[in-house]
Amino acid sequence: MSGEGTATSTRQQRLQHNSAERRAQKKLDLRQSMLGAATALFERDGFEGFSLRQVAEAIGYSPTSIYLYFRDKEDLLHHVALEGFRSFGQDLQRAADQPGSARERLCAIGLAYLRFGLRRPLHYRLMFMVRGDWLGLPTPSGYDSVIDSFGVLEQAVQRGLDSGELRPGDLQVYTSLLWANVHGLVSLHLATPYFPAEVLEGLYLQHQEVIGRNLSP
Amino acid sequence: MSGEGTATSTRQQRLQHNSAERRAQKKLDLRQSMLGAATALFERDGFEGFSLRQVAEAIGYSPTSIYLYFRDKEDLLHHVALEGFRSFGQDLQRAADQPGSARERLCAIGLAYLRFGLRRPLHYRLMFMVRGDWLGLPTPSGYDSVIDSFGVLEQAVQRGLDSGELRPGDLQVYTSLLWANVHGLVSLHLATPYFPAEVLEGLYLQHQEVIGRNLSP
DNA sequence: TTGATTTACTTAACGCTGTAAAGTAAGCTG
DNA sequence: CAGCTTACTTTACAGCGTTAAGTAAATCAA
Repeated sequence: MSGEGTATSTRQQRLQHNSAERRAQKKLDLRQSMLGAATALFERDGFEGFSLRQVAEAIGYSPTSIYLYFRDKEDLLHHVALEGFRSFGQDLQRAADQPGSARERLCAIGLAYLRFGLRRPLHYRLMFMVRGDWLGLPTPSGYDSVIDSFGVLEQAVQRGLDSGELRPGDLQVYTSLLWANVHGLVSLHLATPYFPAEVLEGLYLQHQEVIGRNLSP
Repeated sequence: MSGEGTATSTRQQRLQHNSAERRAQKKLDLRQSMLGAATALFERDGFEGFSLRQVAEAIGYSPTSIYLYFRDKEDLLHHVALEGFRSFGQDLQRAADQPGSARERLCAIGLAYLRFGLRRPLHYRLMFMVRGDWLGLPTPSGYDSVIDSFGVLEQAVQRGLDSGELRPGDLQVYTSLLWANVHGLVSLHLATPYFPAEVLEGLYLQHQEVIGRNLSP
């Protein structure tokens, strides 16, 4: 009515474009809501109790609708874990960026590691005990900020070696020693009746002391 | 016919007794066969793939017959794990009984620990990663030979402290340090793509070296 | 504006799971 | 020989992940 041919055409195109964008956004929103419900239910029920049908019920959709947004149950849980890896990596990175001596930084990284395990036990179990194999998968698109957590520790060790604050030795050996120690503590705490939460940090600090005496030149 | 009253009576009693014994033995046999099938299937399929109905099928009984011999699936798997704990405890005890210095013995115990994890990965996962809470349960009757594995390590540390071979320090700290380290290595190997089997023993020995330098007086 | 097509989702169904309750056949007992 | 116990099976239920078929609404071409 109030526009010639070509103008009407472009307006129509723009409308179509906006409509498509709105639809795409709605899809993203729904996907995010599925992921949110999945995360909440996972944090309540853990890996064993986690159920696709309950996730669907929580968001008011049919069970099979989830398959339109995630490959399967495994894929959905994988994305739940990815949020954990992001948060975990940030915690470690923050500790690594703290000022102080190399040993202090390494100790702080381990402490951040341990506290993550205590704060989010179900996530930790999923990420490093039950489905640690996901660490071998390429990071899906949209999760680029997931930090290579092992790399953070490794770099902190490397810095200590470079600056001479750590006794010369194999980078991999030092890194794996620190990692195995803190993961051992956390996972034994989470999986067994040993090492209750109250003693865990104290135990860790004393371990650091024993190990650290030796890492010093 | 060929015996007076009292003799016949005792014979009958003996027959009844034998019959009851045979029945009791048959029950034990069947229970053992269930446990055997369960162990075999568990070692094939692991914790996640383990199914009561498949155990029943393997021994040619109906699914519900298992409930006549075990409380439920959890109870059956618990007894599968108990066999693992027995074997694990023996391995550790053997290493602890080896002659040598305290540090050598401690190193040998850890090596036995690590090799158990490599030799029976599914059992290790069940015992220490997935259902480590069973360690807090009282040992069921018939499994008295299950050795307190943590105690074996603890005693070896104590011996080293007593003899002056280890630098004076807290028993619990030393013990938990060694345990957390080797469990960390094994469980990260089993659960993640890091620490493949080929490097695991080497890594462990180098960790022992670093830690041991410090445990020495 | 209308008819065809695509999109987004649901319903129905399959085969599997652990487990409780009811049924059954054999053996033992008085 | 009747009655009870033992040992096991059959049936059934509620839940699970997942596939395939069906449906209603939105979009598009004319």
